[in-house]
Amino acid sequence: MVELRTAASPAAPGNLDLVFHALADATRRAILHEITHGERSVGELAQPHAMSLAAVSKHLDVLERASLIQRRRSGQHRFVRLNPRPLAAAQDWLAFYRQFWSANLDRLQELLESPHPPKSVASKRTHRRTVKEK
Amino acid sequence: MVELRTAASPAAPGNLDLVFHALADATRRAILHEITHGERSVGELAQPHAMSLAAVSKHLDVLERASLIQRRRSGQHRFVRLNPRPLAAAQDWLAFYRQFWSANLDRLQELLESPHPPKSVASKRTHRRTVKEK
DNA sequence: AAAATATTCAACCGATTAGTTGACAATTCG
DNA sequence: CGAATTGTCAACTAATCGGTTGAATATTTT
Repeated sequence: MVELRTAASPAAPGNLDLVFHALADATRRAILHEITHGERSVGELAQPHAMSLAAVSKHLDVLERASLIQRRRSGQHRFVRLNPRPLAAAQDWLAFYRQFWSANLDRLQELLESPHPPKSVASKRTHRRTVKEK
Repeated sequence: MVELRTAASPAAPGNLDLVFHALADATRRAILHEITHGERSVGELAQPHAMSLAAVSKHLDVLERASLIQRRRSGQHRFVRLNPRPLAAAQDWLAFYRQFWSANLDRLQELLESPHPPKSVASKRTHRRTVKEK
């Protein structure tokens, strides 16, 4: 399921729920970090963590539901590989808030010149922003 | 483990846990988005969401525990203000993974713009693997 | 002072979470 | 073949989650 998201839409809501939930656990974040160095077997991933293999397997379930990893079988091993794309969605969502912690972005002016009505925030305005990072 | 701690912040050790957990709910993300336009009372924040005021108040508890908002009392209202700093920590954590998805996204974009359907994108190996096989 | 308004608190509920243990399945090795 | 090795599945548990309702607490208004 290749879902392509535009940076303008902070939506893709179900996905962000899953992704942020997957990231809200230190063990899972550690696993993600470990597999940035390449595929790892489940046993290798479990070793540094003080829990059963089954527990790690369930963490992998969570990561897989969020499409953050893929598992493939090779012999008696299951190899786990990183799929970083959903992280881009998460960062896209967060990038919107960058203007609020970094004061001298040009986005801030755009925000300040727009009126802020008491309500009607719910409309998904496409804040078309091409984030130019350093 | 990228557990960064701001010196002046009374941030708890499990900071990223709390922040990502807070973000893993669409209602809370919507609340954060709404208060980017300025302070809002709890009632104002609750109105667009089909749930009780108490439920929204609990969502605010979660956001406050993650230090993503501050509440202040003014008369009979409680005003809710965004505190974006923890989002910077979250984005810092995610930024590390940028190197892993940028290449993929570029390639995906290429494939989607090409007249031929993408083939075997899943097997593309875009980052080095240090597989230690036996 | 009494009533209305705004929000939280407390208790409760069903669903989900993160972990366990033990049985099972698939693969490899002697 | 039989026995390890590797990982998942199934069932169970305690804790947490996201929601409800109703009472309690401030504050403002009448």
